[in-house]
Amino acid sequence: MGFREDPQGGQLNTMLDAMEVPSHSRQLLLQLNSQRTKGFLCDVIIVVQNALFRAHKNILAASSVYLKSLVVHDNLINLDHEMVSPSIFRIILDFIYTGRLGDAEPASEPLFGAVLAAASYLQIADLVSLCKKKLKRNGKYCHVRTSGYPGFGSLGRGLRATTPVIQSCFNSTPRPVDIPPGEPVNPLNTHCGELYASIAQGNQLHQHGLCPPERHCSPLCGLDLSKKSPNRPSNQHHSDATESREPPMPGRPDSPPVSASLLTNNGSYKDQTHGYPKLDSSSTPPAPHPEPFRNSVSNSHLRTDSRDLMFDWMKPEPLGNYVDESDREKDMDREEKGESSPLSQQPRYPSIESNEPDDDKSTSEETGSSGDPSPSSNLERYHCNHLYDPESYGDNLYVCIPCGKGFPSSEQLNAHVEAHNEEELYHKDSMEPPVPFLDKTSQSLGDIIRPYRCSSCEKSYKDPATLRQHEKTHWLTRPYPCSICGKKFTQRGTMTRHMRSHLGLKPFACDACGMRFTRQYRLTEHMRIHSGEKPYECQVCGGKFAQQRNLISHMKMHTTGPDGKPKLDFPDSVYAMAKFTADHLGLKQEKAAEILSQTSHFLNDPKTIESLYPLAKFTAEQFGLTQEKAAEVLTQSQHLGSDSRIIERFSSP
DNA sequence: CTGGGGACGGGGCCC
DNA sequence: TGGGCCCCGTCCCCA
Repeated sequence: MGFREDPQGGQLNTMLDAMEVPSHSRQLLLQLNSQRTKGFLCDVIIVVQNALFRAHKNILAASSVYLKSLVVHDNLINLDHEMVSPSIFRIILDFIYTGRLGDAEPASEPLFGAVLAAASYLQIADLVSLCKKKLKRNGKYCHVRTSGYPGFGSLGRGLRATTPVIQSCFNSTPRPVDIPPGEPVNPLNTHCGELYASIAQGNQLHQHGLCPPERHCSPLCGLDLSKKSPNRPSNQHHSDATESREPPMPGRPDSPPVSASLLTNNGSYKDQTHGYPKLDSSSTPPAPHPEPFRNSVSNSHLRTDSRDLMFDWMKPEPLGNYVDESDREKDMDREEKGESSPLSQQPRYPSIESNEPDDDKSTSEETGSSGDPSPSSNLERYHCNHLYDPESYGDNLYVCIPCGKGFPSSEQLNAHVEAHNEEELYHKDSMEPPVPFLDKTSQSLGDIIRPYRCSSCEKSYKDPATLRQHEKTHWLTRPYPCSICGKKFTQRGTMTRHMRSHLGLKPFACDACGMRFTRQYRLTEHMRIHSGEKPYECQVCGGKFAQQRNLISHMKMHTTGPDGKPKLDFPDSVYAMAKFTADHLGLKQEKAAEILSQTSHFLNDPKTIESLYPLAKFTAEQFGLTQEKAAEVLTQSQHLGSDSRIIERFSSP
């Protein structure tokens, strides 16, 4: 491996030679490789054509000068697939993490040539030397050029990569052509180090069937970041294996030409996510609602594995390096099933103090010095015993402020903080379970409809789960960090959506122009361009817009003068009502005014209840409220006063 | 050059 | 957990 560039390499080599535990480096490498295969602490994604590999920046940087230069600046790096194919890179990655080139058979020369060329490209000197040695041993070595080997870009016969081929786990998936029929592909070995995805840059090429439909694999590998484009008929599958290339997508002039492909790059993402092999359209007719995982009965055991792996990657893991990975995985599996586990009885974090309270409650209770198992007392102990003192933490420089616990990495701190926040919330809940707001003296209809009030702000919610979700927005540390860039989110869904943008996954495709979107809502919005529909009309000037947000920005023109101060284009009555509506619904007054301005023509005759019916109906539609709620808003506005008859009238459609 | 509109990306957050 | 909507911001085009 490429440690030789280290300026202190000589000194380091001396230290390594004098290693007191000879197996240390081997154990370290085994651990790292194990972590890689599980995606654990991986901090970089390498995109090779349409395959994604996860790895550790440090390892790549230590092994390859070229990769080092890439990973310094990015968490997501692209490799030129003309220089290194996914299958070759898989071999190289295996080499980096194992120091082995696999079990070669006599007929491996083309493969070694391809690996040699790619290793040269990636500047992995040791691997270059190893390939040359193997080629020379077989008398085949001559100066290899990148295009000189027929086997280049393919996994050659006779070499078994320890990084398995992910699509092999599905019986229905076409076998990669670069794996000879006789070559066993161990599906159980499938791991999370390799993903396949649609890459935004347009290089989602599917060459020789190497890459399976995304839906096949991305769920296996941690996050199901794919979505189905719901409004694209499934009969548009590009099932013809010989289908010729498609033109670049509009707006993507840089899309590379499509090589011979089993799948097309411009097929709706849904096409690739349905989980149907595209080898023979006649034998595998598309189903109306295909569910690739559920309908693959023969692979049920694999699905279980894949879910484990998904969890393994998703969950910010507390790190206990001394815990065997496989045991830990089983442990997490048990946790998923709600079972107690042997491991959960052990401290998961390396303690920095002998009396370190552990996150694990049972352990805390067993070891707690106070003898008081109550969560609150544990928290107090945290505060009492762990005042921040950097020197006392040694290498654990990442310190959780609330409890003072130190961790050696930000990832471990993040994992801890999430548990911490959950724990505190739990404790808070246990002391103050969210109870509906039931103060009869000042109870309004709003309190009845939204009885769960946030203790930190004035917002209220219909159910405790939503309140709980909202309360996370008040936490100092957001509990869901992006594993690629580290950005933190208050909701897991937001984080996974964010991840899609990293990976360029745009599952929602426009039938008309091929444009792709990360969200269904965007596609719906976009489709109005093609339909010409402009449902958002400015009640001030009559301008129409296809997108609501553009109407909003347009309204700013009406509401804001050149000096930036508010401009009164609305009737005063609308403003008064808008203020109430904004206060009541948590909207900005401007937004409320904008919507109410569209209802203002209903205000001509506010004296009769019947005339208010369409107003309430409209308001309900606009705000997504029930008509009762809309009526409540209207009746409480300054203009109308409270009138129970109105609420009564609107309580039934 | 500037303002306005069209289109879109990303994050927040409620349901 | 995902959908849907809101908000902010950006880029591009055009008058």
